[in-house]
Amino acid sequence: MPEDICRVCGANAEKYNYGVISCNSCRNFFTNYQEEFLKKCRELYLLDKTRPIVLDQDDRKIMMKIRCTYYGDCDINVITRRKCDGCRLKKCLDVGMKLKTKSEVNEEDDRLKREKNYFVSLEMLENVVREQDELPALSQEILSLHQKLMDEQSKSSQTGSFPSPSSSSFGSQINPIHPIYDQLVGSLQLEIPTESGFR
Amino acid sequence: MPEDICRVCGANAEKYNYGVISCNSCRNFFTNYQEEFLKKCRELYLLDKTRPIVLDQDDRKIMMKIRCTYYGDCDINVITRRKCDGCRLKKCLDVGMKLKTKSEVNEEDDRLKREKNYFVSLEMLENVVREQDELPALSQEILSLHQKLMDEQSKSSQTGSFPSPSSSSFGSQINPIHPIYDQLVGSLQLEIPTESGFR
DNA sequence: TCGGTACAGAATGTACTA
DNA sequence: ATAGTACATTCTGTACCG
Ligand SMILES: [Zn+2]
Ligand SMILES: [Zn+2]
Ligand SMILES: [Zn+2]
Ligand SMILES: [Zn+2]
Repeated sequence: MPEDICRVCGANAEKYNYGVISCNSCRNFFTNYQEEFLKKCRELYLLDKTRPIVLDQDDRKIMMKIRCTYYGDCDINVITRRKCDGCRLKKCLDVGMKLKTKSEVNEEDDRLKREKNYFVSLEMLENVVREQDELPALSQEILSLHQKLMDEQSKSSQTGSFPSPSSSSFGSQINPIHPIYDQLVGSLQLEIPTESGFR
Repeated sequence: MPEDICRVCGANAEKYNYGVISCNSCRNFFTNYQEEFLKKCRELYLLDKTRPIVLDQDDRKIMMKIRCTYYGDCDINVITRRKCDGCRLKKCLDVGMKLKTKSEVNEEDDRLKREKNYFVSLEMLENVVREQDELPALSQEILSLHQKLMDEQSKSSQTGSFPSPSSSSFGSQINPIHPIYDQLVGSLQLEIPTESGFR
């Protein structure tokens, strides 16, 4: 049994997971993101030409989670691996971890393209993670906006009323969606599909 | 009801906790450290002139937890507060949070001083946290040593045998305790009590 | 009013299954 | 040999009690 080290965090490792020698914790981490985050993220980035992108509370949580809050170049080792999900996930991708279900994902994407005229590519999603160090710093405005939106939504979810953009305190001034969205994903260039939405 | 913000993380806050206007999450965070960490840490720093300081697995975990793995000056806000326990705890102390049970702690310290000739001061413990930015960076050697010690101990705890310094792979070369201990606490000056151990 | 405590949910990592 | 799953543990934050 060859003793080796995890290519992500440096812990002891023996096996290949998702194509890379890695420890169980990093495997699990990647699994969770594959299942939860990437799936969620895919929904998030699905573009419907006719509808605006609406971020709900969960979406915003995820956006905040996948983004490094330092400088996008956090060292990942056995101690620090828990500190920054963004950089850990980035490193997973950088060392070559591949989604096993990539084909399945693409199949689903195809279905969505056909049925809903949505457009998304997995590479686009991965870029969000890979370009951590190009994201702008979390400004005070973003934080305030984020918290305000979260508060509003949790209050309205208690009362059971769904928050419409107009009922939001931001409704009249600014679009409650796009400022925070743009800032959070930073340099990601969203490609709006033209016409049929395929390429 | 005065709406205010948590002096630690900036979240909405209404009450004083441990002497500082703070949110519930920061209160809970501080409570946990008061209960678990500071107590544990107090044991850790108790100095017995006759016995060497022995760090077990739990102790090492705590040492790693209270230490910033960045530069000791992490910004703490509602998003980042979970990233760095060391800097969050430091900020709690910096904004003035006080242990409510300080007198009880001191009473216990007094008892230990009398009964066991131990020496410890709460201020000393707080300094460990406060001086985050003076701690040396986590070197590769420290990480390797840390992981090796953790592995050794978990193996030996499986077999049920208590690891003696001589059975350690480091036993013959270096003291398995003090190198990592010194590096982890960094600039903390341990004051070995002279004679009766009081001052 | 606020500290203590209990609980719920999320995140992490390990063990087991196939 | 490795992906999926279940479980245990820890961490975080909220609700309630006194
Ligand atoms: Zn790893
Ligand atoms: Zn990072
Ligand atoms: Zn706070
Ligand atoms: Zn820090």
